Amino acid sequence: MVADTKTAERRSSPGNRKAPSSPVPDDSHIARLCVESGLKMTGQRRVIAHVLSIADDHPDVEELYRRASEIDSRISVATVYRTVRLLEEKGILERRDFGGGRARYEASDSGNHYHLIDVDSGRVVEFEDDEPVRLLAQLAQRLGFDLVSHRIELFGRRAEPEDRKKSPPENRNKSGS
Amino acid sequence: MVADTKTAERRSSPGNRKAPSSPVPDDSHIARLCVESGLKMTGQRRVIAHVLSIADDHPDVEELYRRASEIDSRISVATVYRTVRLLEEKGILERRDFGGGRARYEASDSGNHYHLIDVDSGRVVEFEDDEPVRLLAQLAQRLGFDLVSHRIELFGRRAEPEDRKKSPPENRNKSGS
DNA sequence: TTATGTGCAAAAATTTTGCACAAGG
DNA sequence: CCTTGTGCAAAATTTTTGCACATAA
Repeated sequence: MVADTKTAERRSSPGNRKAPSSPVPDDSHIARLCVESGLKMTGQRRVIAHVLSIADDHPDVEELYRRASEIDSRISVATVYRTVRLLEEKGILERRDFGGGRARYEASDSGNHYHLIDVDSGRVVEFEDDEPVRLLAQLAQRLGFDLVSHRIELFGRRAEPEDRKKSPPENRNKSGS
Repeated sequence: MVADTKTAERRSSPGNRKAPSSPVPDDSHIARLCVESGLKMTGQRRVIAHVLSIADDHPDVEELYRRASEIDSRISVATVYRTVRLLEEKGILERRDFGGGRARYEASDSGNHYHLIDVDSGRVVEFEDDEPVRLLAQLAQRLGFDLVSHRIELFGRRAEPEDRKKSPPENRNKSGS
């Protein structure tokens, strides 16, 4: 099991609800896409859309909830769940599974990049390169399909300069997240 | 909600437990890999390994449990969960997420194949080709990682020879067998 | 014999929902 | 208005675990 066992403190503490304190732009990138998709832009959605727009990682629902709550505590986890599901259906968000039990999200239009997950630490490294996708698209084409999107997750382990390509990797000390 | 809402009948009915009726080979492909990984080959594991070896689809735990129980009812879901987790850690199995909430599994060495999901029908088409993975492995290597496994899911749409490239992708259709 | 594995049921953890109320267009 | 969204808490699902007993090596 990956060292992703954070015990996420339970929900928000009651009694400190507040309206948007930080300036939430009325038209974050994601928010714009929502409108285009014909969704009602409620205060909650605007905040969640904003949070998603400025995120440069792959937050899970609990994390999104935390970030959104920080801006406007009048948001519930249920809404976050409902929102990401909706946005995924609309094709605005993409769901990822990096292991660790929770679904994680990122904006769909973040380019042709791949996620390389360190199986020991759980850390996620991203990198770009059009070639692999180009190849895959070509193969799909050959089967009569136009590639619409893709989900590519690679699992790797830090390679040691010397001792390479010998005995199958066995136990390695897992480092923290 | 998609038609993936199979309500998996609850666990096994008590009172009809039986020992392996069908001939479970002592050395299915997966079983062999287990031994190589230094795992004890218990009766349960042998059955589960067998089931996995002959599966040509991507069963989830509940389904594996059903198939295994059919052969030897002295197996519990807990063991199936423990086993797939173990085999995944050993790199013998790979976990897939085709949407639908449950993790699905397939043998790791089923070749370098990809899953192309038809976004309109949800149908899954598989195809092989080593090149893309070779490329990705190379890129990972450059970042200092040995590629351990990968999960590549492509979403495509049947290409029509003429009428192509009009409206953007709309309806996303998850799940599929 | 002894470290491992397993069944069972209870517990966790994550996600979904029913319902009454709120709010966008 | 009236459809759509939301909070809350309860429910549903999927996965993990504690413990006493079983079993492979």
